[in-house]
Amino acid sequence: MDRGEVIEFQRASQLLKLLGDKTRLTMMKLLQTHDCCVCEFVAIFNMSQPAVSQHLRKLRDIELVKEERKGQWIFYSINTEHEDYPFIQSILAYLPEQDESIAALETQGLRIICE
Amino acid sequence: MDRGEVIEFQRASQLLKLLGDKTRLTMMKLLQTHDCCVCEFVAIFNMSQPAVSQHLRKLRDIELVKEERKGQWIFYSINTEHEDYPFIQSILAYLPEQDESIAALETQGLRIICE
DNA sequence: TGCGTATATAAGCATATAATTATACGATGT
DNA sequence: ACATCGTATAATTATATGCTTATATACGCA
Repeated sequence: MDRGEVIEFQRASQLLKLLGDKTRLTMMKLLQTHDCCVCEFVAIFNMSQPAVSQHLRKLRDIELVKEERKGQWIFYSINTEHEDYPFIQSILAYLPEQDESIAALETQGLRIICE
Repeated sequence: MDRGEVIEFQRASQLLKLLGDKTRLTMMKLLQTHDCCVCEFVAIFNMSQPAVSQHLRKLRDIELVKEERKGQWIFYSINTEHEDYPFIQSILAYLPEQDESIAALETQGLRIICE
């Protein structure tokens, strides 16, 4: 591990604690392949909108994700510029793909596409 | 990522939550290079013995570490046979070495050696 | 302007977590 | 057998976390 890629324990444990929640971990894996808006997460996790927003806020607070408004929706995406993104990426690499979640959204007509 | 190395979200978030504590994360990194007994951890973390024992119990409960009694001491070591050890290892690889902690123990005459 | 939709935030509550203190247990040495 | 050392466990407490409900804000459209 090169010196520049080393993460201090304080920082690493903070990141791991955030990822140590099934909902947030799944969000991150999903975002790695698909930008999503809040209402999509609500459908995917079958969870209340405020609960989803609060998870996203935590990820946003440490800048693991970015938000971008597109019309009435706010889309979230992974912040690949994040200093610790390589670390995050190496963790997410161990998780199964979540394409079925997105496919299910499309089947139900809940997928939001903004162009 | 090969199919056999994939970890389910439930399991992964459980592991990450455990590592999402600075003390336990440091313990794991230390154990990767040096087996340690409880009293060494107490000295390193300047933390009460029961607090240390309770962190170790959590790591032991999911079998990330093994314990072995040697005389009056109980030594802990990483369970490299653990199904998810490659995952754990890839996380620990990002953390700085902790040799100074062990060196400090030796300086203070607190390092326990059992042969 | 007013209404509906999407999202964020605040407050309250239940549960989880991590520490402390007190106590129990097991091994060693006298 | 007893005292001491190292460690584990139990009970308690303080704080953190994640959810719910209620409310506020921002946008799009008639």
